[in-house]
Amino acid sequence: MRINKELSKGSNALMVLSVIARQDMYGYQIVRTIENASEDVFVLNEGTLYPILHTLEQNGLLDAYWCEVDGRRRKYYRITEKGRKELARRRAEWDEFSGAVSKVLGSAELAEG
Amino acid sequence: MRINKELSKGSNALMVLSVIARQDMYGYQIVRTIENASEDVFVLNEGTLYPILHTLEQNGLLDAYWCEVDGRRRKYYRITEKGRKELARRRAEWDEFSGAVSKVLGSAELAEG
DNA sequence: CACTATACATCGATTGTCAAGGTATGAAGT
DNA sequence: ACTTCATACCTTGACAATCGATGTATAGTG
Repeated sequence: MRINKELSKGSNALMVLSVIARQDMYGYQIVRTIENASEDVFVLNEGTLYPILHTLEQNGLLDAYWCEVDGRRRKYYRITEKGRKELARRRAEWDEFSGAVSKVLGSAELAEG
Repeated sequence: MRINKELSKGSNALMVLSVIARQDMYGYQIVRTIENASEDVFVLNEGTLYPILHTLEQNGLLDAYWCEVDGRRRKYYRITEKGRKELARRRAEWDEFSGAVSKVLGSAELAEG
């Protein structure tokens, strides 16, 4: 199913931070990782990804370093300690958010049936 | 917890449609209903709610009718058949979306631990 | 020689939401 | 009488996340 883009606003940065927490990654790899993990639901646009990475870096949640492999330059990102704390906070926020939506949808469903 | 507003983008219309599907409601009542059902996580701003209602009505997902009770005018909204179909579609979309986010976050968590 | 994949990046437009403001009635407190 | 709060509708300008398009560059494939 094609997901309404508006839904994923605000959760993309969380997913990016989350996959980088697992291991250092570069941009293109992040897109493929999220694409695979979500089973093709999320395929991040470059105009979405790079601003997210730059903002996370500017906020001190990520570090960046360059590597050259087979004539291709890659910018790897590493999560910081501050980033891990923020990730934990945003995960909790996501849980609360998705749980609250389920409550609203669920309460309506009960009354319908 | 205070939820990041960006997260709820795109899900507000779904929640509004969902509670109206249960019973006809007017604006102020919709805000209170979602507020209660979500346990104070979602308190819709009027600048958020009314544009949503007007758009849903324009798209034929809702009908509106006026009532006067105790000198207060209320604009009630009723879901249409088209609206019920669209609600089912958006519910499925929400399930797919939230499930996909969980997969991305969950796969990262496995590798961390 | 064109096309695809990899790999970085920026820019203008779109969209949902917010904060603030506007109009009005009824009830409660001072 | 006056203020404040709750109810009840609405609009407007600004903001922030995302998108689509575009740009640069290298490597491999047809």
